[in-house]
Amino acid sequence: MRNLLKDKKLSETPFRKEVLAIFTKYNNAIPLSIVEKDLKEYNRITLYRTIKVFVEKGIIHEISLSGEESNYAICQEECDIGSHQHQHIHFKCNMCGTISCVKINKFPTIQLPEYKIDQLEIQVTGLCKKCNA
Amino acid sequence: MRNLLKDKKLSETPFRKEVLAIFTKYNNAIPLSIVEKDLKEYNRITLYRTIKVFVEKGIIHEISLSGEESNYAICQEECDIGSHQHQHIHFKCNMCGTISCVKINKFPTIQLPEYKIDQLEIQVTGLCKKCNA
DNA sequence: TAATTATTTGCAACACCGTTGCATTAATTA
DNA sequence: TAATTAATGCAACGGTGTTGCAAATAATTA
Repeated sequence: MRNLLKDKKLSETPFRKEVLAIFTKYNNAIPLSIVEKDLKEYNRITLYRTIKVFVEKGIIHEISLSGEESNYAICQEECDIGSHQHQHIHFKCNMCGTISCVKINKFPTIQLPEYKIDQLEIQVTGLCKKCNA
Repeated sequence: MRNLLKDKKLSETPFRKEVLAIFTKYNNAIPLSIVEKDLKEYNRITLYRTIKVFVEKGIIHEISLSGEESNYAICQEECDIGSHQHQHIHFKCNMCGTISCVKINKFPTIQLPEYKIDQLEIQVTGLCKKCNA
């Protein structure tokens, strides 16, 4: 397992390792509130700064759904500083509330004449595997 | 022009009409800060409550993009209480910053075996018509 | 390994955002 | 127009996220 902190040229502090471990542990996107619950004790301000720098460095990415608090998930390899490229969609289950990044085979493209398309983000709500079973 | 407030069974107060007029005036999605700037004088709390009830009744819908403050735009006919159906994508121009709802002809579908898909929201960033010209 | 430098952390303080309870005022209904 | 229902404004509050600065920690260099 690669050392994300070193890779991204961030100092390896106990706190950052701890936060990173939490994001790694979950397979889904999680809101700050869950990170906070998993940390035994922590400093609000440091946590905010940690999240911020993780997003900037492309370690995690933010998922904003309408009416939801922001969620964060570990980035795939293709993410880099300042530019998050997703070959996945963001899925919110209406039953269990889980938000996850789901890889799909053929990522749709759209036609927008006269526009120039940079990034495309797809957010889907419905029932996840588990809840649909 | 139809009377949205009456249609949605909301009392027609001067303030609500004023806010609605602002949303109607703009063709794009706008953040609260613009609504506030356009109102000569207003009460914060009433504005929040107005926005909230407009969203609930399907008069406007919220557009959340990562790292952006929320934007709001008038709903199309197909929107209804509690369920916002969009046959449009949300486009953010990286140059002028404008956020708009853009109608597209063939709205993409995606294949997610084992999942049940309810709603699909597409957010695109790039250059808008104007800035791409 | 020790000394130096660069970075991170925690505190205090603050601004902003959005909400709630309640009394007052305005809009709707009869 | 009177009675009823709903919206508004005030006071107050909790949550969120930020900044400046001093102390502590990590990285770097010798």
